[in-house]
Amino acid sequence: MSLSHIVLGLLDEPASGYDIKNKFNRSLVHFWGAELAQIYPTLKKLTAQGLLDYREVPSAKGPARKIYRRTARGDSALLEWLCDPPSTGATRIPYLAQTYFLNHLDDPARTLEFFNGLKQLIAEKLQHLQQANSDWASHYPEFPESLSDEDFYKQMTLENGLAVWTARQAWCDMCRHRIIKRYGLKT
Amino acid sequence: MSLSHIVLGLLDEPASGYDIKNKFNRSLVHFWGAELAQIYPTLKKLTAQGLLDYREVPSAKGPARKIYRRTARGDSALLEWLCDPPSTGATRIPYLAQTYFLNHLDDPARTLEFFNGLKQLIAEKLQHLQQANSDWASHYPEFPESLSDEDFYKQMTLENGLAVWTARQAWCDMCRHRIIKRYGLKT
DNA sequence: TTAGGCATGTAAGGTGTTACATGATTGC
DNA sequence: GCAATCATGTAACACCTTACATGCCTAA
Repeated sequence: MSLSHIVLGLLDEPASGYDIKNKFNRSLVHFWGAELAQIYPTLKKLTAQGLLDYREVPSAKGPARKIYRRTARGDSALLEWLCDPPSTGATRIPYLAQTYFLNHLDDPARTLEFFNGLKQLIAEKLQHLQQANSDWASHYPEFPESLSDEDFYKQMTLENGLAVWTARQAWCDMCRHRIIKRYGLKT
Repeated sequence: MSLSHIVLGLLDEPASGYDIKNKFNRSLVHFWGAELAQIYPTLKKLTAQGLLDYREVPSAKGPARKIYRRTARGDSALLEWLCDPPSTGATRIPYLAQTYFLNHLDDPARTLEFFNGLKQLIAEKLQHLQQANSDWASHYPEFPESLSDEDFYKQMTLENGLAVWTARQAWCDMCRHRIIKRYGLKT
């Protein structure tokens, strides 16, 4: 039940469910995604558990915002989670599942198309990550040494995305070359 | 609903739910895990959809085995899935979620311990993958050129695991060194 | 006036995990 | 006799996705 913990962590400054969703989109989405339909019930549950509270604030545009904050008990719960040993979690990668059975396709050109499409997907992911990282770099003069303690760890998760997706890119190219060589294809 | 597709793919030769679970453990677990509690209902559902059928065979030890096979319609369903464009799926990586908030710990020695634990986890994953890959290599003289079409693609998924976990290992070491340098720690 | 961003939510359904229940056979 | 491996499954719960419902404000 890690979404609760992440929401807890995100509430360093008071924020609404909508704000939290934006934080996910901006800086967590490369290792954890969440929809509003999941965030709102989570905020409700954490409030019921006494780990959050909120006040309502009228919005400039649209309905009233519920601004949530961590309570003292919320702070402890967050600390406790951070003391848990690291876990790698379950992996489920659809494109590798398909790759595993690709021999059934029995059509090298089509198989290569699969990897060409994948190459494209990977390039897009990498572009987002590189954009985010250079935004960061342009904000700090002696990047990454001059990062604040807070940003130091957040930037590490970005670095992880960059490392992993770069490895996937190299792997995907290797697959393409092996297929081209094995079946004597062009481009 | 990819587990159904994977189960379908795994039934190149007739097998029981129990056999399928073993296949997951042996060669798919690094990109897709599945428990028996999920496999049995999936086999039932695929059979109801006419994509599988089965016969019962007495077991040497234990209750009768249900041996499943793909039907002709199962073959088509598998092919259709393989023609879907590649998808990277949702990512949820607990250790990165923790990393993102690690500044709250406010204790560099403890933080370093977190990454030491992670380094250990990663080393174990890599060891399994390397073992599996050298098993492959020892079976084939001119590895990987001499792989059969079937094994050619299966081995690629292993190669992916190796590439990705090696990148994670390098990242984890970078994190450890940055922390040691930043806070002036030893070991 | 209509589309889009802001802002809240619920409902239904799919996917996955943990725990439990049953029972045969083999080896210690 | 007991634990481990083989072999089947169900039930309860947790987690996540998709679609829907509501309503305000702003800019084209």
